[in-house]
Amino acid sequence: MSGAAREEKTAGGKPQLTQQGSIRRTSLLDAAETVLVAKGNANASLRTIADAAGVRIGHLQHYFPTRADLIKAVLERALDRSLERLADATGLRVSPDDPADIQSPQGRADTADVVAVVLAEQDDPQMVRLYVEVWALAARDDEIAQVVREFYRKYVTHVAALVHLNRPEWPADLCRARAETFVALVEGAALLRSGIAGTRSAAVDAELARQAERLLGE
Amino acid sequence: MSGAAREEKTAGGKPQLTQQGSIRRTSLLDAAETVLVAKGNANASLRTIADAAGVRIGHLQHYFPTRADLIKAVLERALDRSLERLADATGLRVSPDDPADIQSPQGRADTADVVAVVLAEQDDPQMVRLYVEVWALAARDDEIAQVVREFYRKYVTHVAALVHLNRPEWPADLCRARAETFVALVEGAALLRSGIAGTRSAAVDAELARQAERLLGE
DNA sequence: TGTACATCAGTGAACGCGCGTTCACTGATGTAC
DNA sequence: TGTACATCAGTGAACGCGCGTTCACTGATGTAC
Repeated sequence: MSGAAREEKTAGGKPQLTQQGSIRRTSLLDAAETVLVAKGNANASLRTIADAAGVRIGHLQHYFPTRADLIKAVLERALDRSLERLADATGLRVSPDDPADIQSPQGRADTADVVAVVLAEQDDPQMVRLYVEVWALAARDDEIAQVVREFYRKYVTHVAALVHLNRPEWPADLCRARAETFVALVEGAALLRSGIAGTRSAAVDAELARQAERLLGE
Repeated sequence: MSGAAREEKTAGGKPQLTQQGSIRRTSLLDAAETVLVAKGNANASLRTIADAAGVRIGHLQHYFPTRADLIKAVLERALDRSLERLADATGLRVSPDDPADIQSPQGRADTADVVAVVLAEQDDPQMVRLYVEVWALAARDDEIAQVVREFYRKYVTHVAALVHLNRPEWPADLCRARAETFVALVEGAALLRSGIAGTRSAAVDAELARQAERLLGE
């Protein structure tokens, strides 16, 4: 562990993390995410999370001064991961602001594949639970809401880029409207396919995929 | 207040309600719903609800022995109301089990109107918050989940009946798949239009409505 | 019509519990010279 | 290479608080005869 690995002192009063500390921070986030998904926000107490991580409760505060800090960090990381998965599925690198600013290393993405990947992600009930938790928190907490809206903004932009690739002749407005409609369909489908509001069925899944692909301009 | 108004003694040990008691029960549900929507499940304590209703906390228990009973009653009533509004919008009376068993007093319903009404319902942010709360609760509580799934089952059946009226030649499976896709789109749209995951825009709303109408067979 | 009784409506105090946060502390690691 | 010091990693006990639930109670209303 060389001294150069030490992070620079920043302006904020936050404690600096050693390499080991950074690993520990990650493992605390892992534990918190596991508990949050399994028990929901209401039952994910610091004690439960600390237990899951194998540390004392006071130690959590060393990395995350308040519970809100911890939960926010968990959600930010999880949403970032979702964006990464989407980018992997499309094979596109899109500027978070401009859907026309696309770098597409593997050429045109396969729309049907993308839809399949997005729907497959919902087959993990814990993933859907995490999303439902995110929505409920965002509905009450402004700081969380900001993070969530930023996530969906990037998500929609990325999908709009995909639509743009499928239908270069469409105006940007339509691409964005299609993308937003696609995201609405997919997020609603999560509820109806996960056991929360309904259960999956092959017939409905097929129709869902058909309509989702249509929205993307396929 | 005549004696005949008194309800019959049932098998269960529940206290019987006088006419006045039944009114009070309703007003407690009103207060609980208001607080639940405004503050979320986590912050809707019995004390807050009792305050809002202008009664002492112990009195709540006279009507709802546990907090879970109260919350469940609030959600059941709210979801029933949503189904009523849908039925008003379509003008149909549909058997909750069979989409083909339709009584349509006013003849064929106007699909565009139905879509407009459903989307307009989402313009009330508190309504969307209630739904998000419902989803989050259903994800953790089996009893609530049962109520929620039953609601969506009836909802989808009703929409399927509408599709069936629009496209009598379509097989029942397709009508149901279309209905379920429609409901997914609408519920997802609630998130993206309410400020939770995004904000409304006229352009996206127009596209959303177009696609929703298409799904209904228009 | 009057009285005794059962049930409903509503109060108010107290309970035990789990919560997030605070704080003083010890040991480990890295840094400066 | 060695020592003194600063910072990070992690502990453990205690705090005040709001929570849902319990319970004994009073007053109001309806019922039976």
